[in-house]
Amino acid sequence: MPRKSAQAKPTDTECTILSAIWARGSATVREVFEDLSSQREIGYTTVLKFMQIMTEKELLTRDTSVRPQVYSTTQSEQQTQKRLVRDLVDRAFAGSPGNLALQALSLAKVSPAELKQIRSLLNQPEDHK
Amino acid sequence: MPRKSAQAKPTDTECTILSAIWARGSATVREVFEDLSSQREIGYTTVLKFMQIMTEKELLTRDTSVRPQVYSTTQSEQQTQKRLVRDLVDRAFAGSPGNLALQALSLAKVSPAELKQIRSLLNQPEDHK
DNA sequence: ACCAAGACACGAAAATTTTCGTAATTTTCG
DNA sequence: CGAAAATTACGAAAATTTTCGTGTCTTGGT
Repeated sequence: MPRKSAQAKPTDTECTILSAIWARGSATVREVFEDLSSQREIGYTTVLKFMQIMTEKELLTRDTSVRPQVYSTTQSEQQTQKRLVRDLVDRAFAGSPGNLALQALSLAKVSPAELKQIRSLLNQPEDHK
Repeated sequence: MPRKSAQAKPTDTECTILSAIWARGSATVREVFEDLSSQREIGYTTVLKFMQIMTEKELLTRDTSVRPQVYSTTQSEQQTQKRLVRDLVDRAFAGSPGNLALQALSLAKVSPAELKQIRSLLNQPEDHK
């Protein structure tokens, strides 16, 4: 059977939900709901439904042995972020990740710790993939 | 009348179209159609319709005095990219642009010229906005 | 001037994403 | 135990994005 060709990128709201779960490690519907609520108007069952659908899509898994159920992501934060970045680079940065990085860095407030990481990344001869 | 509160981010396909126009400076429907066609299956009138809608949304303007009509973007490439980056940072990078930059840089093939730009950006004490 | 080819306008359907009401189930606790 | 509160399942509508067919208009060539 044909596996999902290239794995679809999560939608906007799905990304927001993934973020909330990343920040907590794992989370209940209510916890995610409260996080999203603080950003914008949204109903509890809307969030619930999203998380159910995301579970079907295998973006999330849940532990049904506990109440309330606890959800976790199936893909690592980095993996997902990488996919999102690649998509954006291809779609709006003419395939140039450096240009995206540049835009991100000129966006202001990059913490000193991050700057350090970036510098060290730049200084190694690297050839990752 | 209420102006669009925060300006919606262009949709995925819209971004692809904007990219095609950026690369050319300005473009006709046929030119954009050919660019998109090389990436994926899509109909000519689909592209046309998109560009008409984008014109309504004021993402594009067109010169109707020439045939075929020539379309240009209303927002600069950088402006739009900045909005896209900001959105992604907020949505999936916990508000940390440095982290996004890091992911982009570890994505491989960043040209030497870009590296140079990035280094010089990092070395100035700056505080842009 | 005429006709074929290309360009454009328009409307609407298809597909996807987002929304939530309602009902059923489970848990809490008085 | 029983009732209220919280949680979950389900179905479907609303909103948005993507798709294109069809018909009209313009242009280039003979």
